[in-house]
Amino acid sequence: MRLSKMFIPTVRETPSEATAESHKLMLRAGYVRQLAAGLYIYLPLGWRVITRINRILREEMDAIGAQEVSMPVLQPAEQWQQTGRWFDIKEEMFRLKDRGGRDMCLGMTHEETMTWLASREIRSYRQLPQIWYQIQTKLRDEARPKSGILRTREFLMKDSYSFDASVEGLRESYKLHEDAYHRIFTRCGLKFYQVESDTGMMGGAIAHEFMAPSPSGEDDIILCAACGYQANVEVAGSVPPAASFDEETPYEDVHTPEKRTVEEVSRFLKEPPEHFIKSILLIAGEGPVLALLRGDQQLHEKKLQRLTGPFRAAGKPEIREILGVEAGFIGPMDHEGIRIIADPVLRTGVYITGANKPHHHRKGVRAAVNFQAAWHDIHVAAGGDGCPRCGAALRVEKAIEIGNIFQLGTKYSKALNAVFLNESGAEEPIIMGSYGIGPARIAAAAIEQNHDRDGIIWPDAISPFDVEIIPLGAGDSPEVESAAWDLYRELDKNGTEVLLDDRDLRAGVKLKDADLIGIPRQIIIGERNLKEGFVELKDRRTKEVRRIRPAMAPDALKAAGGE
RNA sequence: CGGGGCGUAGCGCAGUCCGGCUAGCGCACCUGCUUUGGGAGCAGGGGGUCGGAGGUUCGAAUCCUCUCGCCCCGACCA
Repeated sequence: MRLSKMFIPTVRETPSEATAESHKLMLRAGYVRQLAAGLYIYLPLGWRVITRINRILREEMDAIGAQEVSMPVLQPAEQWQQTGRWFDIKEEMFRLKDRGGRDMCLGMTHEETMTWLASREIRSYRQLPQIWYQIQTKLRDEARPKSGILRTREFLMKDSYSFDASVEGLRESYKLHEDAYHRIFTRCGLKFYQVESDTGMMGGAIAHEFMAPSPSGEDDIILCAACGYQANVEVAGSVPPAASFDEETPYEDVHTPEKRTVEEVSRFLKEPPEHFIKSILLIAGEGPVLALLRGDQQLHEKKLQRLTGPFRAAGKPEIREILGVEAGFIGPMDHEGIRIIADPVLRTGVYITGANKPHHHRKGVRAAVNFQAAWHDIHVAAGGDGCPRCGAALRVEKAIEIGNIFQLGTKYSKALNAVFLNESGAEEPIIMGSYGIGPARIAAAAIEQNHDRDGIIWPDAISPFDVEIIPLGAGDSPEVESAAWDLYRELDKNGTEVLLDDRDLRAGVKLKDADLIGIPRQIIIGERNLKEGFVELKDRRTKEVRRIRPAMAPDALKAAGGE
């Protein structure tokens, strides 16, 4: 491809709205343009990257026996109503009516449609298993689109769905995807982790996310180097660092005038936060719940929500009414008929907590002796905590979610009556899994993980081109120009994807642009070197330059992995 | 949805607090000459009515009201 014929609008200055590195570079290097919040146009270079990623997705999905289909983006409300998600999902779903007044929506994912198809067509266990996938546009009216291409309202997704006759079958389909995903992300040149994740409103029991570490990531993941435990903080367990206590502390009240927060009391009494019990009153659907945490820990709302259902913080008047205490001086002792959920770290130790009377805290408080509670992990895991499996110190990293896999079970098949007859002629619901990958996120994560001050450094497999030929001063030197074209034809003939910068521009501009665009290898043809029979092969990442004979270029590229 | 910030030429910005001549600067763009291995130099030139609407005023980019858009933090993220 000739650069002069290709639309690659590079810019020197970064548009001010971009903050994520990948976003800045994609704008500067002419890969994308923004149409509106969360809506992006892919320019020729950007689309080539997406196309290459999609090719890898197709190859690996086909390799596990998955079959590509294409589903409508515009969908009737009916199936969504049958699964209940029409009502569970709020503003995030784009809804509209057709001319006949029928409720429709734009697909944000395709469980409903895929399951509907299965319900119509699958009759017998003999037709199972099936894996169907598509690479299709999804639409979600995101509360806050952000970070360029990372969180958009319209995006491409590879989504596949498995249909099995048994739980064992589901596990196999899940494993196939797990392995395929590892191959896909490895081929795309990404550093990534597979972590345990929340099933969220997808339902089902087991789920994993594939996470590409990056400072622009929206998720925190918890990692144990010792045993390999890896989980999203959404679900990660941990053992907070042990604290030491004075076992002799008497059970008595201390005067703490106007000291309400753990921080205030901690400073006032000169006791570290881990010697305190934080008591938080919440109002759940079933009524008030008192949550207990160690003073240095944070309440993990999602973990608690799994126990109590949705809740909200109690207001000050409610606290007085329900507990008879002023906010800031709540303790877990002596409450009748209120559900108390405590983090297990509080099982041992001697604590300070609110005395249930104004301006007083109580010392010497022990679990089981002074209060009873149901024990559940309700704290946020943090770096430095102990691993829940092996006890070693945990690490936290920010990461971009590039893929996820869910064991759905029968949630959708039951709702949409997708059933089959088993070997003994009995009707059973199909057992499903669903599996997603965001191609744009792969591209963004690749840039986040592979760039330098000068621009993008594409991993070989997803670079828009394999090599860029940069003739310098071609306009004045027919030799340079014809050498460039000879090389171009030669490489092209081999199936190498070549970008030739045939623009009549100064050397500096071409070299800067080449670094920005980020094709992993450059062949620079200059007059002086050419007179001696050489061109330069430059590695974008290392900046290492080798003088080679033009005839050696195809082999040299192959050796460098640039095919 | 809560909090914050920003909309002035294609891009990046100054001017706004404290209204006052033809609204500036850099980059990009056009013309000419010179230059040509890391975003060239000189000279000349084109382009904006200040996000939009309404108001205050002799006078509004600047003050007031409303509104639209974009970004960031949080909530949310099926």
